Amino acid sequence: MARAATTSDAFNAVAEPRRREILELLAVTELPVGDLVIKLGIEQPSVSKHLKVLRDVGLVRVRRNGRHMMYRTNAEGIRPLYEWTKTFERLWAHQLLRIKERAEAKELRGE
Amino acid sequence: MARAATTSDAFNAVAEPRRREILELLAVTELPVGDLVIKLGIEQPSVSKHLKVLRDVGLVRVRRNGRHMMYRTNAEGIRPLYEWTKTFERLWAHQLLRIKERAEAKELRGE
DNA sequence: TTGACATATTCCTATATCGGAATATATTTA
DNA sequence: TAAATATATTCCGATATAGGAATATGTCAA
Repeated sequence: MARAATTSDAFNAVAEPRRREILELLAVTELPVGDLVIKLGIEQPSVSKHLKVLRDVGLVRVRRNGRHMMYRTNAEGIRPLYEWTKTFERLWAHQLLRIKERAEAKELRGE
Repeated sequence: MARAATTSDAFNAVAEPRRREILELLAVTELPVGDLVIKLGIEQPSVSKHLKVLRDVGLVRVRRNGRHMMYRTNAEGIRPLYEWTKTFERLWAHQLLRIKERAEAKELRGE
C-alpha cells in the first residue's frame, strides 16, 4: 500500500506547504486563480491542481465570476485539525507549570 | 518531483492516521513498542517504522528500559500545527457570531 | 554462551504524488 | 464567429511511500 491520497482528508491535503499558503491567502479574501499564480510565483496548472485537492476535501469553496473562478477558504474544514492538535494542549500547560515552578524555586533560593 | 517526505515536518508526519493514533496513546503515558503493537493491532515492523518517522520529526522521545524502548509523545512538536490552525479561528468566530445574531433575530421576532 | 525476548532494518511492490509541458474547456469581447 | 483571456485537465517521469515478509540487532536470563 502507498501513502494515503492527498484528497483523503484535511490532514493529508494540508501537508503540502503550497496548499497551506493558498489557504492563508484565501482566508483573507476570495481570489481568482490568476492572483494566486502571481502571489505564489508558481505555474498556473500547479495552482489549479492544488485548488482541486483543496476543493475535494472541502477546504476551499468556489464561485464563478465571468471567466474568473473566485476561491475562498472554508475555515470549517480546518477545524478538525485544530480540535485534534488542541487535545495535546494540556501537555504544554504542564510545561508552563514546570517553568513556573522552576522560576519560583529560583526565587526562593534568592537567585 | 514527488510528495514531500513524511519526515520533512510535523504536518507530513501527522497525515498518517496510525501515527496520529500513536501520538494519542503516547500522550497519556509512555509505552514500549510491544504495547503499541497490541493496542493498534498492526505488525510490529509497521509500528517501529511509524515510530521512526515520529522520532525523525521530533514528535516522540525514547528512552531505553532494559530491552524495552519506552516511547512518549513530545507535545511541543504538535504545537506548530496548533498555531497554524489557530490562525483561522477568527473565521469560526464570525460563524458563531452569525449564528448568535440569527438566534437573537429569531428571539425578537418572537419565534 | 545460548536461547528467548524486544525492537529495528532491509527488501519488495503497488500506488500516488508533484511539477512541467502541452492541450482542452469555458467565457468574454471584437 | 474568431481571437483573447482564464482556468482545468491530461500525460509524463522521478520519487517516496505503507505494509508484508524476512532478517538483523540488542539485551536479559539461565
